Amino acid sequence: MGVTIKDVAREAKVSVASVSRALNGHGGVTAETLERIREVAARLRYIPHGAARSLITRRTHTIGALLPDLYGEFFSELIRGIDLAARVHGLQLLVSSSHDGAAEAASALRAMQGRVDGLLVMSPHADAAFLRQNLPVGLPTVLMNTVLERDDYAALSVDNAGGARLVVEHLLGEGYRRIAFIQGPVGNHDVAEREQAYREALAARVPGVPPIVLPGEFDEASGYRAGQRLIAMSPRPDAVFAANDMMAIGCMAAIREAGLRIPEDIAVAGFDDVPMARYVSPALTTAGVRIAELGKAALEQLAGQIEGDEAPAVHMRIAAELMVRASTTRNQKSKAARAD
Amino acid sequence: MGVTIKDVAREAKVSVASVSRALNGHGGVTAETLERIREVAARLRYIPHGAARSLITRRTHTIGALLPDLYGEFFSELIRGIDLAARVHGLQLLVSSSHDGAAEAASALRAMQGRVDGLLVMSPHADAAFLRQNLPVGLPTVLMNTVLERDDYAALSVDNAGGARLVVEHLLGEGYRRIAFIQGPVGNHDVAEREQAYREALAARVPGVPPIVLPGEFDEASGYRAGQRLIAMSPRPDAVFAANDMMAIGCMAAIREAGLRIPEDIAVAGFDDVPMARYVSPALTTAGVRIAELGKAALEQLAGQIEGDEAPAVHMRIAAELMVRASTTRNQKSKAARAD
DNA sequence: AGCATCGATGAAAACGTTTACGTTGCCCTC
DNA sequence: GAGGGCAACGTAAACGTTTTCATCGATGCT
Repeated sequence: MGVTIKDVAREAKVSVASVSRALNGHGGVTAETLERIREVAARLRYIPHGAARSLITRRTHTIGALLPDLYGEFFSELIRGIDLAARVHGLQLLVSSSHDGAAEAASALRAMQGRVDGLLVMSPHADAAFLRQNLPVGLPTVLMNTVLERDDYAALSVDNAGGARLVVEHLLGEGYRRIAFIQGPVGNHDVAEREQAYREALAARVPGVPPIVLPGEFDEASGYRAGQRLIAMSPRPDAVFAANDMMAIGCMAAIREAGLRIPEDIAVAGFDDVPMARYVSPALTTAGVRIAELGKAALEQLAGQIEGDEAPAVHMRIAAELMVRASTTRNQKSKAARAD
Repeated sequence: MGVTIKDVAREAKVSVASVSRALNGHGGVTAETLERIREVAARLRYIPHGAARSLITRRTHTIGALLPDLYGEFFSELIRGIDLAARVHGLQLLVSSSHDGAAEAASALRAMQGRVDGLLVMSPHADAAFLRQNLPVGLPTVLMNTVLERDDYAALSVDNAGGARLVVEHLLGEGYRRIAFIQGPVGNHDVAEREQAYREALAARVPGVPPIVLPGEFDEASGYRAGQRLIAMSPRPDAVFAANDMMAIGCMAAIREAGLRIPEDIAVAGFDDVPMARYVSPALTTAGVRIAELGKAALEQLAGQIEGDEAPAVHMRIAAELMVRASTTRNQKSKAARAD
């Protein structure tokens, strides 16, 4: 079908080796033959076959990203950060996502063998056994937000505990005491870290007050339901910390519909700092991580492993920062509480 | 470095051909040899080399997506739609984006040769000459939101004109007359279509009223600036239609800060129906396209071209639907204007 | 018993490149 | 003028697969 290097060679009356040298600028060809080869290649619309090239070169200039999902702001930002950094390093991006089973994730991972120079893995299935089984040996790999804490691979994750601590301490600082927590999907590692930090912060700062934990599913609807349950409690919590922003927003809707005021009656805080958090009213206090930075840092780490073949196996945590907004500030002293 | 099919063959004391047959389930191997090969392959952690395989197979099970950018809700949704559909067809996704120059886009496109079975192209640089020059001949391709109207390639686009018409006619129906339009980046094809439809709808329905057009850059800040300019005009426009939602949101901020009310003093409408549009207050009227549907439809079309090698060269427009919300409804009759 | 058939297996070609190595012809130097 | 050096170019191997074809033994049939 396509036109190959042989066609160009035949048409330009040289060997395939010369065509390769000419087109890759390796020198060793006269100016006039180079020109002739260029002309023929352009005329024939010759485009080198990437698979064939990388078979011999052992370089694909591509990195694979194994993600659990592509939905929502988090992955959008993550991919953007990865892509931006990849572009700097001249790398392309092979993404694979939405695999709900471990088997599917495994086959996606295996399908990347030979097509990528390195791997960015973020998957709930990525435990030690899974990786040992499906990760090509010797392939540079960086893990993101994984449960794994061994030193076999480089790993980057968001500082869930630190962020959650910031939120809880802020709420306590504002005078709230009965602080509820809305969980995310069961088994989610980020959620577990956030919840544990919430419990620990509470135990450390207000030892007498028991934690209040409600289930959630990361989506707005489950936040709404949690909000309804929360309102019905007695004594009613005076603040709620949702494991992500979308649930916090759902929760706010439930609180408002019950005729209660935010933050006077109940304060609401989230996690992630999605763009929308600034726009809801009142604006949502949340712990944000520059997700794009996470993606960028992960790719830089991977690129380092690929280029210089050092395997430093860094473990790094991306810090979360607290964005204080109107949803948790009783008094108007906060600068985030602008005229709404 | 890695373990190849030869290693497995040697270890299992068979030929590479038998290993290939066994592992691909092509039959022609005894049950016991099959089992032995499987065992060896698992023990050696053999993973087939994708590039080598697709070199001979002429199938990569991968489609390439050339996108202008990855930032924001639009691309997030688009990729999600593509990815979801790709998964159904067993295809992986090689994305390339953020190429600001035509040269960069070209090299990205060429780098995909031999690594993909088909191409999804959405690029401002993708004019006829560009495609003829850089598109591998015979590679299935679907264009998205492109200026191209020739029948050479299949093409899908959002119905910008239809959506813009819906918005303008809705505003006119609500009694607004001096309707301003905020543009997007110059040269953007979508924006051009929206603006033209705006002008045409105005000319058709209220022939005397001149169009009012302000520059914009698709981001919130430029919407804010446009809002400030708009407020200072006399006579002041009583409605504004921004070429996308983020600018509309920026514009709303400017209007509010000037002490004017939305929609009583100035109505605001956008385009895209980003998730945030429902959450700003007042909620934003906008023309939405199910972007994920666009991505899905594009991939389905491409998959059709790849599997059955028919090249129907369909041209299809994804309809936009009007989401009427509080930002344009003077009276409370709209169901979207819930208690805020 | 002889012959055709069939299933399992191996040898080798092919896919489209890059690159190590040879070969050629030229120029320069002694 | 012979030899050496060098630049340009060609030959062929290599990358890791799949697949066609040939081989071989065993089996079934007459």
